[in-house]
Amino acid sequence: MEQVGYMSGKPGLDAVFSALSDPTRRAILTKLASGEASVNELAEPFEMSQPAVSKHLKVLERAGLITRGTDRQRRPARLNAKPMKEAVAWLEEFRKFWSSSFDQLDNLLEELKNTDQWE
Amino acid sequence: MEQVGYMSGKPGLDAVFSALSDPTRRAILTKLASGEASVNELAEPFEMSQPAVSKHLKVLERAGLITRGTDRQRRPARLNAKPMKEAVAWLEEFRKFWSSSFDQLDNLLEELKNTDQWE
DNA sequence: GCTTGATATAACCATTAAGTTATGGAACAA
DNA sequence: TTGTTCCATAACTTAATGGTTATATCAAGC
Repeated sequence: MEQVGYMSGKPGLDAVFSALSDPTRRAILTKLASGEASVNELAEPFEMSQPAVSKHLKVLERAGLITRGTDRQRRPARLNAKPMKEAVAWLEEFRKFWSSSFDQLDNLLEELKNTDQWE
Repeated sequence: MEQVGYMSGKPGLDAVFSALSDPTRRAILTKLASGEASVNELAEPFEMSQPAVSKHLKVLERAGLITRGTDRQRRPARLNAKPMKEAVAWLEEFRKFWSSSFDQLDNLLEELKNTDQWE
């Protein structure tokens, strides 16, 4: 068991990608990109109850993508994009890895092209 | 209803982010980055049954991240990173809207945006 | 103290997800 | 033909998601 090195236990990454997989949550993040907002402000554009939005906010909070403040009886949500960096970093790592295997393929093709065994 | 412009119906994006939210599937993609592989080859490193891996492959296929071939009785999976471009595009769009305190994320995204490895 | 407004929590429901074991079927190998 | 290998599918279990309504909490204003 263990499978160390293959199954990277990256719960943060799981949570971030998972949070981003819902259109409502992406819309919430987009809205928050232009400034903090209260639950009701966030709920208003959606055909959705306030508790539903509160749940989405909790998901985003667990993923670290937002933080909650306190302003009188409001709990404004504020963006925190740092965790997205993890996601972008994974994509970047992946691209590099893929790209390098492409390079290998390129080399192989280069060899094949320059060999004379075809003639 | 409709909520045009706010709730963008982007099922592809949903599927891609959702597919990436599972560590097993990310590991599978990483493995496939170095070349196509059969179901059993993919299943071997995991403590997981073959049907479970088949299910993961189906999820990846629905997201468009892999394609399946046929080679004798094998059904090799092959990477297709194009849909990841959607994800990168969303992140890039998001960064534009925000642009503040995104610090070095800018650089990473810049790299990701300008690469053609996704197609 | 009472009411109102903003949010959280509880209880519930339906759907999907992720795993299992068991079975089926197609393609090879003998 | 008879296995054997590779994979898919079915049926099932358990748990998580995403939504609802109803209720609780808690600060603010009267």
